[in-house]
Amino acid sequence: MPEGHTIHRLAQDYAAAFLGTAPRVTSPQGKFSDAAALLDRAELTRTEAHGKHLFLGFRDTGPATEWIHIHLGLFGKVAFGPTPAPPPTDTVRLRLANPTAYVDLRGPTTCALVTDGEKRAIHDRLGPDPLREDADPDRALARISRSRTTIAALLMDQKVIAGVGNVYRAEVLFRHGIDPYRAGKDITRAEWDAIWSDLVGLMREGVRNNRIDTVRPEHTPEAMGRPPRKDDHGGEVYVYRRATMPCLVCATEIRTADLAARNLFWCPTCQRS
DNA sequence: TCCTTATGTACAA
DNA sequence: TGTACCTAAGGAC
Repeated sequence: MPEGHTIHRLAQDYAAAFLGTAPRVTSPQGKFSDAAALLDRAELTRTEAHGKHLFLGFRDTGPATEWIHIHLGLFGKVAFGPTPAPPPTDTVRLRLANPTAYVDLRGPTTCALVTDGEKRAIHDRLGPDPLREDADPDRALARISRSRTTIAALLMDQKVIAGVGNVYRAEVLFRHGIDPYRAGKDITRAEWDAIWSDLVGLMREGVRNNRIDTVRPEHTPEAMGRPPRKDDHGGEVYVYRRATMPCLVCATEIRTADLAARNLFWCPTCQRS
């Protein structure tokens, strides 16, 4: 399940396994069959991620690259494996297979063939991505600092900042002691600069480790003299899905609430300002 | 076996 | 604001 770090990691992993090869492209589930037939045995020449959007570029020696645009949504999953590929189950939307590896995509919100122009339009409606070299954090701040919307909602708005999801949103606000209900316009430049650079660091580590870890070494259960624990989403976090559990820093009960149809988590003691 | 839940987004009203 | 969409895992029965 995906936030931006997952998608950037997938761009790397698709490249490692298939770049420069001309894989078999199939859609056992059927919804992508026509496009799969067009790309079957075409060379994968580029992979790219922007926020939660993944692009697989084929055949860019010709007039234009043909791109598969993938968005995992809430349920999408990708599974890599070595040859021989097992028979695909009937939910596999897209399978790539070459002589050494295969990869299956299941349950994506989007899996579509797009042109260079359509791809550019997708980039244009996304905000800066902390994981991209071309990102300009001031573009995000410009929107945030004139908005009365809560910072918690703004961080989830992909037009404002691309790639942050419900976990990084909750965790970065905790790490900076910011009340999630504060209006965007009340976030200072110093606060935003700190949030942005923290996201860059956290998300890069997320790409490396393929999971989200946000707990500083001094607050790990071991360092605090508490029994070790394991969050069921893979990484170690301060507040995400820890409602009613004691805050790792101050032991206050972590709170949860609905915000724009998503679960928000925060510590009412550590996040007062 | 059924129900709930999930790291997401788009569109209708 | 509510609902639809896509899948799989875990828990309740």
